[in-house]
Amino acid sequence: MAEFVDVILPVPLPGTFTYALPPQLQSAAEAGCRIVVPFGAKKTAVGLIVRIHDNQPKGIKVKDAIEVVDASPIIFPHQLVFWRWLSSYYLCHLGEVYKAALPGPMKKKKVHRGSRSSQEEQSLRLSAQTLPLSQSQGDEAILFGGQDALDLGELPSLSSAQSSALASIHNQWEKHPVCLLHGVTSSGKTEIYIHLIAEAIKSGKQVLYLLPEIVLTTQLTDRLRRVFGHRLGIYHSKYSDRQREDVWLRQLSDTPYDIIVGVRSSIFLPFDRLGLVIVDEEHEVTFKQQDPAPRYHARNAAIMLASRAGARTLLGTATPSFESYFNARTGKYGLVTLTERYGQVRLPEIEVVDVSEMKRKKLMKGIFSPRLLEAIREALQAHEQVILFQNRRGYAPMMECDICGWVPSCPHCDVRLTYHRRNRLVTCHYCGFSSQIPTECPSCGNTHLRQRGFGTERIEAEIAEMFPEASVARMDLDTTRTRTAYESIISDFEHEKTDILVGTQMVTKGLDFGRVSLVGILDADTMLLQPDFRAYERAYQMMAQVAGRAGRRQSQGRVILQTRQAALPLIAQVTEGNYDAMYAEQMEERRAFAYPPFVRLIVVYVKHRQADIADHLIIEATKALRQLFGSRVLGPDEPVVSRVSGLFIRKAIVKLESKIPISKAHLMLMDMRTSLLADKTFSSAHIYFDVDPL
DNA sequence: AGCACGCCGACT
DNA sequence: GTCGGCGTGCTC
Repeated sequence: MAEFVDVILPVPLPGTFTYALPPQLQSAAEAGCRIVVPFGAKKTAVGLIVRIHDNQPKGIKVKDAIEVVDASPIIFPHQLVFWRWLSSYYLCHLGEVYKAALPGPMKKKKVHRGSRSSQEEQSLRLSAQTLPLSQSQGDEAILFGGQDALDLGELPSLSSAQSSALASIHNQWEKHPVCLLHGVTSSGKTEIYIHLIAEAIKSGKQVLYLLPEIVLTTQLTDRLRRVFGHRLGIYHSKYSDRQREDVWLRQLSDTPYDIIVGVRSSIFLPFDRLGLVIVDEEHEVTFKQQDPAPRYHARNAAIMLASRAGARTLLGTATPSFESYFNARTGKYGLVTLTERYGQVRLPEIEVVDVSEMKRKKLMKGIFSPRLLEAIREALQAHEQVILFQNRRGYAPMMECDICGWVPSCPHCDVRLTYHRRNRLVTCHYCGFSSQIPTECPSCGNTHLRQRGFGTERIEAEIAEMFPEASVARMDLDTTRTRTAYESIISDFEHEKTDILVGTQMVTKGLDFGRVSLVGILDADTMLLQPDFRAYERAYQMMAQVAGRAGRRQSQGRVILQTRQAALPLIAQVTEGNYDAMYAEQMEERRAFAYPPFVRLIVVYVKHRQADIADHLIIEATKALRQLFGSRVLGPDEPVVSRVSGLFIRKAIVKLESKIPISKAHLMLMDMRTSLLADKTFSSAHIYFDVDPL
């Protein structure tokens, strides 16, 4: 009967692939098991069986499958339904979801798992049970006996504000499966999460605790381990493939982890009794996968995952995304607010320094105002720590010829090269191209090239020079390539080996340090000048988050905010910590110009090696879109960076009213792509979609 | 996306 | 004479 299998393969092609099942594989093949199949001229691939049937496919010559890899399925049936939803919502192929979902090694052929003898099956099952002890300290569990039958550590005690927030969350969950916890920085959201996790575990449920990569630190996991011990699994993108595979297999064993703390991709892990999803720092843009498809939003996908499992979701943040806040305010989500900092610590005092005035008076020392330098000096004298935030890595964002104005730019991308002093290179932050610093201007021969602007590397160097007695460290993409480098920067700062920490956005995320009395925001303007309808929302988030690092635990902290636009309402909203005012003002603009959350956006991207073909294609694509969506289409347009890695990029935007059924629109878009790519002129072009872009 | 096939330039 | 450039087309 069962002669054929439909298989998902890790390729960006529509649909599944059908193979014939040779008789010796028929008993072993099961939906959810991996299977080795021939693919292309002489390659084999590891695919995933999604269906077993006896319908002879017509018009295709079917090949024989080679080998069934697993003794039992490696994903639950409901996950496949989730994959299908994800691929249709985010307009990508199932194979791309498969690629994103499984840890690397699970997509490679493994001969030793191939044999299907009963002995093998036994050892496979055994190893799935014992493996993960390497990750959780196995003996730790013994320490936590007594508090009832569950071996949980002691739960943190809650302040009355936290207790009432906890009660409100339960209350909101009666009516809404999703609840937003809007709690100011340092209000103690983590303690509330711990109580909710413990409750879920006590009722026999599993918990998925999602965090952006840079917030998932040992600081947090140590704290959770003290309570949840061996029940806690960690799924981090900087862990090895092998460790992630171990977590996956453990979830399939008889003793899966009850809580997974993980990054974006942990939404793909197998859960069979999910009861609670927590998305901490829900506003974080890193929850949206940008480049390879699937371009999914892990927060939104997790909400879908939870709702299919009948689980509750809690979104936590000090600065909600407009999407979530809008949903909470309009009654789609529950809303719980925490306005009080834990231990009654006061919110930091934010002082605005008008940089244009200082410039006029010639008082600026490079990027530093006298006020900021004085505050740093005071903090150092009091043996307190300082965080300096500048959202640009490298030494100088550009170099320039003093005489003719020539600027080094990337040969492959439409951007200027950033000067990195440490390795004496100019580097492209888009494609990674780098080259030696030109000793003279190739255009006029001038030997003096000026460094313009300030990146974190330059700030670190200048601060170290001005405060030779202080120890200065830097945290950005360049200094945190490995997990150990990242963790040692944090631990040095935590143990006060570092006095001043200079960094990009990375320093704005949930770090909890006790002795930071001063935060400097060196240049608010670069954030405000972004040509993006979300620029102010983001600028507010970043500034509020980094400001929140000041004055935790002990005392009121201080923030110095340097800007040329001191009179801008947004600056006052930041200094007052008035999120609602910022939201109200920005929402008026969103409504007036029809931007999210009032509409949904889908960006249609086109890429080609030749500019003229990219232009031609986007014009054709926009025409086709107008036929489908009429005046809801904006474009054609060039993105801010219109060439990356040698490919020219063009785009068009579709704005859909929230009430339009999105699945129908999605089918129309996929068809449009197929028919455009069928045209020979465009066959080597790429067309792809970004649904709900950030 | 890979990867093979296939048809035109600078090397032994 | 051949190595290899990447344009084109296919993957059950």
